[in-house]
Amino acid sequence: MARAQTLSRNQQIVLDIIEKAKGPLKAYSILFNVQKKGINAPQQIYRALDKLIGMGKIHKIESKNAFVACRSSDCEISKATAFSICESCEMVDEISDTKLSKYLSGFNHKKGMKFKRFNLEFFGICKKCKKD
Amino acid sequence: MARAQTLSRNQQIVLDIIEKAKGPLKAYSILFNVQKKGINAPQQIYRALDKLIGMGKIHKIESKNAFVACRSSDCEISKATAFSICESCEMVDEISDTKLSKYLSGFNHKKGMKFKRFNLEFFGICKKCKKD
DNA sequence: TCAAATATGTTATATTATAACAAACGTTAT
DNA sequence: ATAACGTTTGTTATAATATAACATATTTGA
Ligand SMILES: [Zn+2]
Ligand SMILES: [Zn+2]
Ligand SMILES: [Zn+2]
Ligand SMILES: [Zn+2]
Repeated sequence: MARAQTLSRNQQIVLDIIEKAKGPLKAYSILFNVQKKGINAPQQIYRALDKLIGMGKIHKIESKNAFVACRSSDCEISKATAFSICESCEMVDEISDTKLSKYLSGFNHKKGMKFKRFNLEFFGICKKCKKD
Repeated sequence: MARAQTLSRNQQIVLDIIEKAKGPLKAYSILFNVQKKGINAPQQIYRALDKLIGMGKIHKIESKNAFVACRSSDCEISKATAFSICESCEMVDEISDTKLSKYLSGFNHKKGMKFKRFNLEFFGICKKCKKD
């Protein structure tokens, strides 16, 4: 049974770093940031990342091979994720839109496939970057 | 100006392999498949892949780091992609659903971001795998 | 308390992707 | 034709991302 709340030492360290970050973090950049805390090997990072993803604490931005903290509180199991990604500054924002989520969760493929999960990534230029 | 139709030698070789494949192909698997045709280096594959993606001839399945041929005919510029992915057999099917595409193309973020492009990946177990 | 499950540490290696540079090729304008 | 330009190719090297495998330690719960 998956422990819903308690995080192990390494999981907590990795989560802390991701939560403090302003944008998505890459695995090796996390690694470099925690070497002072005694974590030395990629495995340790990837193991923590896997568990945190499983718990819905973080999400992987597939198009960037990077990780962000979940801000949605209601996506404990991350089976319906949507992100807004700025192609200029790399900012990532988790989209929490009930209508969108319902629409996509109810979408079923003509070919008879029933979906369990989806991930949606929107790309554009964010407000901040547009001004420059 | 991007040549809309003519493919270079390597681009054609890579596209042929991807189109003949039943499922998504990985870059290095493409490479191993074309070494008999005189292509020896990853760069040659990745360059062709980049161009083919730019032309909308193929798409990258971000969650798998793999490539599929476009079957939609109408996505010359691939700015609105959606896929159905079986978590058991790895089958990938491009979803071509006008309503879905319109819904998502019209979706705009509360925070004032105007989207230029999206990629949606649905996951589940396909019909064929369910029978087993 | 003791077995099972989970987490850690560590070394090595696999997989995916890009950098950098030189040479060849295809177009088009003179 | 030929010079100039952009695109494609070939090639070597290396960077970045991710997993395998194995030994040990810690936590959990019957
Ligand atoms: Zn979330
Ligand atoms: Zn931006
Ligand atoms: Zn397509
Ligand atoms: Zn299947």
